[in-house]
Amino acid sequence: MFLATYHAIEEALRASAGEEDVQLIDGGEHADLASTVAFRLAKVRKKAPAAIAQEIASEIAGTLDDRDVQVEVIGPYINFIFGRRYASRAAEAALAEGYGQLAPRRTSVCIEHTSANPNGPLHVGHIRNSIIGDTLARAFRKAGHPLEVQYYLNDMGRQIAIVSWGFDTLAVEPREGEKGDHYIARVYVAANRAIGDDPATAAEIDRRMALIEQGDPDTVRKFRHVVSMCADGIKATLQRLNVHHDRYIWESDFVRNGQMETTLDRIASLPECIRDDVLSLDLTGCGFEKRYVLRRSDGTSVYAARDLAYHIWKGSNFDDIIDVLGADHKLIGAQLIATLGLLGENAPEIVHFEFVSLPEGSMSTRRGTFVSADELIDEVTERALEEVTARRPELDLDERRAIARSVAVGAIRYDIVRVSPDKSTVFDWKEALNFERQSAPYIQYAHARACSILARAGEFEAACDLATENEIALAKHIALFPRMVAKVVEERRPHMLATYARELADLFNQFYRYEPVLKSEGVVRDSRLTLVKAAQNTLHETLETLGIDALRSM
RNA sequence: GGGCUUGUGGCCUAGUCAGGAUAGGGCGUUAGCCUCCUAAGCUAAUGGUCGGGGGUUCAAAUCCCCCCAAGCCCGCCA
Repeated sequence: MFLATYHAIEEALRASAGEEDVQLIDGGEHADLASTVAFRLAKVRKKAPAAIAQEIASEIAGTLDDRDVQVEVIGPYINFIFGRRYASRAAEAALAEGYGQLAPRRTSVCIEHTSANPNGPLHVGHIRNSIIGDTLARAFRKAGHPLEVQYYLNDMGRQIAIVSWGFDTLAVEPREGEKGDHYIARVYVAANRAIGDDPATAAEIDRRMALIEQGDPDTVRKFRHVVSMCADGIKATLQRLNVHHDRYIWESDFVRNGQMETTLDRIASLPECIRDDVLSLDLTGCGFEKRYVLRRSDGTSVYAARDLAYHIWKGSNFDDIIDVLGADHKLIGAQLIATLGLLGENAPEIVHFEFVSLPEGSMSTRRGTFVSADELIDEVTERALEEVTARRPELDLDERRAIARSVAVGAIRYDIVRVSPDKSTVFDWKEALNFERQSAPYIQYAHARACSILARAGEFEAACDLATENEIALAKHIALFPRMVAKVVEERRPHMLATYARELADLFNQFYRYEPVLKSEGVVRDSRLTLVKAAQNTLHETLETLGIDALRSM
């Protein structure tokens, strides 16, 4: 609805102004859309912008009547105001199941996100990755792309060698009911402490790394054991957060299947390759000072070598590759892209997000200074349960728990996704536990209210003739949802969806406050019920895309 | 030292890439609104040198240059 109207306006302006770029901007409080093309034409036509705006407006005004678009001029601005018919039709269009789903697209996409090392549980920094990645994935599905979401499991790094050493030599016992990932973190922290500066232990770690690379069966078994234990815990946490991966890719597979070796052979034949005691690339031509080392002097490979093989594999299976990575990976990400470019391979597009820290400083699994995702979910759920119990004491405990879970996960996801990825943040318990406005529960609540109205309404005629300002403003915003989905995908910025959801809830609440639905009569009642249904459906689809449960009652 | 990112009322944040009309929200504080579809709500008040300085432009939070501050990176770790 919006897009078709947008394009019609664009075409009309192009024809009249004779410019390709007709300077369409958001009209703010003045209009639904506005054009500032008159400024641009002032020099060419040697006339005042306001006069030009007037000319263009009178020329195109009639052509947009069938779309219910009114053209007005304020000074040099050409304003386009959508009318009642537009709004009414937009509301009707939003009744369809799966509203916002765009037409199927051919470009297949692979999104890799989270991929945290299996040496401890996910913490509040990691889940920023998970939530950005998962929301992006949901948006890509909504936008019609064939998609696979992957978790790249680093199962043969130094950290895992340290964990396996600690597991074998330190008597760290699992606690009663302790999840594997939390247990592994304690082993990892203890192992790091035990190793200290001892060169003998460091040598033992190196030995394990050489053995895992050679595929020594006993070492493989040991590594697999600790990695699986940790990964199972991570998977459970992701599930709690409504985060879904289609596949887990084990890093060591690229060593076992020979693809890493093939990749290193190809790199060895590049003119940028330097072979002395190590295998490395001189990327100064791409603007990187330091050498990009791929194989150590002891013959073992570094992470980057396996990562290159992984990306080449992804590139041969998908059209677009998107990696969600922390800002600390910016340099190596750029080096990876440059190297894939030298090899003539499909390079990923990397969505970076800045760090999450604690008020007392940065988080570290090694030091054990982090707030785990599980701990966060537990706390927020408990707080949510108190809230639900206070508001809905009549519900039985299971029902209240179910609502609390959805509220808690929603609150966490929304709190994280609403902030632009390139802003570093400080984790704040007070903020995390607040369920008012600019939070998921606020949006979930708007949805639940809409559901409640519809449940009480019973059958009604499908009519839609919107009239009041509140009705029209809400319907117009509903009309923007498909465009939002397209934008989030194009710009890879999921936080825009969070802003949209909040605005939609704001408009619904205003409508709810001022326009009685069930108490109105005749076509007004039917129209308002249709609008409530459209709003409910759009809120539902928006929440779904954000990975937040659209509760029917709360 | 070099590179990347960020800086918007007391606090958090949208808008910056694709310049346009009075810089949107929220938290907090203050004052109101439940015999009326769920008050996780609504209304109003309060609060801004858009880090600082220059420049480009009819027009700058937005583009360019310089400076300041914070975070991150610069390993034969991942």
